[in-house]
Amino acid sequence: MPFWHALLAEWREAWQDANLPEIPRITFTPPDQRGTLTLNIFPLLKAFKGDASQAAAAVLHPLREVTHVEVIKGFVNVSLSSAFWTQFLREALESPREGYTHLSLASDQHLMIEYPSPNTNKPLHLGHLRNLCLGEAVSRLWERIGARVVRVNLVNDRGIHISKSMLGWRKFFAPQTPASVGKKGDHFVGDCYVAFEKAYKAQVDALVAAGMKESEAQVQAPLFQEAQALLRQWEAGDEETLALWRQMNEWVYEGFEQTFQRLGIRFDRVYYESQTYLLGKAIVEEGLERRLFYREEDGSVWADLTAEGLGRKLLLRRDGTSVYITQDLGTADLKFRDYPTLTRSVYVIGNEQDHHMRLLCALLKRLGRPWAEKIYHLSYGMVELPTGRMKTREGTVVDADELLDEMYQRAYELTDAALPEKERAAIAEAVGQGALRFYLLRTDPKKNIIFDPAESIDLKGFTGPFLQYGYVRALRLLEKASERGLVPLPTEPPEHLEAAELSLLQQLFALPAILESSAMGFDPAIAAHYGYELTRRFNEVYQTLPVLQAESVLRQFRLALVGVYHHAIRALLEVLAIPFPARM
RNA sequence: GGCCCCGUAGCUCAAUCGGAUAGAGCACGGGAUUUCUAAUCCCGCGGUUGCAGGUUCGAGUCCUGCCGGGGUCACCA
Repeated sequence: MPFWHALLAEWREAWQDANLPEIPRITFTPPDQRGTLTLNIFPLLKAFKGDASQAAAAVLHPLREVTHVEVIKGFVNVSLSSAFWTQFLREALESPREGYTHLSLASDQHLMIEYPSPNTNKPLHLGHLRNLCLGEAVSRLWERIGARVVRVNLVNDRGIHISKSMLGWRKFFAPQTPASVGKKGDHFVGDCYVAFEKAYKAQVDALVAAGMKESEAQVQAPLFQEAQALLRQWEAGDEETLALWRQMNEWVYEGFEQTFQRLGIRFDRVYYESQTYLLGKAIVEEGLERRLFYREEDGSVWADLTAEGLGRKLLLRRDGTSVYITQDLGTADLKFRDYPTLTRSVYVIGNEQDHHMRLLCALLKRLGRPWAEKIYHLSYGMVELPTGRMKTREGTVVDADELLDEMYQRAYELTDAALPEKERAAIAEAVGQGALRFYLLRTDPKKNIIFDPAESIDLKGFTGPFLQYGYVRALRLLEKASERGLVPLPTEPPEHLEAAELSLLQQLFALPAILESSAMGFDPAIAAHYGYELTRRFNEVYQTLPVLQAESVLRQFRLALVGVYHHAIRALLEVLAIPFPARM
C-alpha cells in the first residue's frame, strides 16, 4: 500500500478517535485554489453552530503532514509538508509498480471481459472499433489495479445473417474466393452479403408494388425463404451447407485476425455460437421441465417475464430453431463452467441491446443461476455520423480497415520526412492509431459519439498525439540527461516552487486515484481526461522552465518531476492501449 | 404508446458519488522559437447548464411534470 494511503487512513482513524460528529470527505483541491487536498466540512458546520474556523480547527487538530491551511466556507484546503512530497517522489521513482503505476486493490477480482463479438457476415466497422478500444482499455485498467482478466471473443457464426451471405456467394460470386479477387476475406464475404441484400430488397419492392404489405413481402420474398431453408439445413447438419459455412467463416476469421493484430488485440478464449446454441436449447428444455417457461400450441417456447416488467420473450421458434437469446443462455452457462472463479462477467455491447441484456439476466435469475448477478453489461453509445446513423443500405458505414489506413496516411504526412522510411512508417501507424483510439475513448462510454472525420483525425489539442508527444518529450529529455550522467533521483522540493512545478507535482499525485476510479467505473474517459490534463501541465513546465540547464539542486528536482511524469504518462498510454513511439 | 439513455460555449466534450466564480479542445483574434523536439506554450473572445416547479446550508448533478433527440419493445442478430 502506498504510504499516502496510509496517511489518509491515519487521518480517518484520528477523526474516529476524536469523536467528530461527521468525518470530512477528502478530495483533490481544484487547480485555482492553494492546497493539495480539500477536507469538506460542510456536514460538520451545524455541530459547530456555523463557525467554520472552529470546525476546521477540530478537524485539523489530530493531523500530521499538514503545513498550510486555508478555510473557505466549508472547504479546508491543506498543503502537505516537504517531507511528504520527498517521500512521494521517492516511492513514485523507485518502486512505481508498488502503488503508483500499478495497484493491488483488486487482486481478489477475476474478470471475464467479452468483446467485440462480431457477426461473421460483414467486415468490422467504426462501431466495432469503439467496442474494441473500450474492451481493451477496460481490460488493461482492471489488470492495472491488480485483477486477473480473461479476454473473450464470442463469434456470432450462425444464424440467418450467415445464410444470407452464403446465398449471396452462391448466386453472385461463386466460384470466386478472396484470393482470386485479391481481397481481405471479411470484406469479400461482406460483398456477398450486400449483394444478397440488394437482390432481396428488389424482390420485396416488387412484391410491395404488386400490392403486398411490406412486412408480409419481407417474409414472402423467395430469397428470404431460401435463406430460412438454408438455416434449417444448417441446423439439420447438411454436409454441403456446413462445408460452405465453414469455408466462408474461415475467410472472415482470417480478415478479422489481421485487423485484431494491427490493433494489438488478443483473446484468451474464443467462443462460437455454433458451439453454444445447443447448450442454450438444453437450458430451455431444463426451464420447460421446471415449468419456468411454457410451450405455445404452435410449438414455440416462451418465458413470461411480465412480473419483471419485461413482457414475454420467445426462446425457441415454432420450428424448434433457436433465437439469439437461446445461445446467449448457453454461452453464459459455459463461461462460468470454464471459469468458476469469475467474480465478474462483463459484456461490452452497444446500448441498443440494453433490453436484451436485461432479459438475459432475468432469465438466468429465474433459472436460479447464482452467478447471474455477477454479469455486468458495459453498455456504450452508438457512433453516429454528422449526417446521422451509419447505414449499410446507404453505404455510409465507416469501414474499420479503411479508417485505420486513413489515419495512417494522415499521420504519415506530418511525420519527419528525413527519418528512415521504416521508422517513419512505424511512427505514423502509432500516431494515427493513437489519435483514433483516444478519440473513441475520450467520451463517456454511455454517450453517443458523433464521428466527425475532420475532428477525429486531428492531431492537435485534446488528442492522442498530444499525450504521445508529451511522452516523447519526457523520454528524450531523460535520454539527454542520461548522456550527461544524470538520472532522476528523489529530492526534497525546493522551498519556493514555481506555479507550474507545483501544479504538475499535485497532478502526478492523483494518478493512483484516477486508475482506481477509471477501472471501477468501467470508464476509460476518466483516464483519458486525466492524461490530457497531466500532459498539459507537463508541457507548461517543459516549455517555460529549463531542466538540464537549471542549477544543480533545481535540476535534480525537475529531473525527478520529469521522471515521475514519464512513469505516469506511460502507464496511462498503456492503459488506454495507445502506442507510444520513442520519437515523433 | 410503454420502458431506457442523452440534452452544458457556435461545434466536440469535462465538471472529483449534492460543493467553491460551470472548465478544456476545436473554431476565431492576438502573442512567444539564439534555449531539453513549436504535434508546444501564453493571452483574449465565448454560458439563463432544454423549460417549469420541488427537496436544502448549497442543484448542471437528486425528485415531479413537460419539450427535444436517440434506442428498444422481432418466430432479426
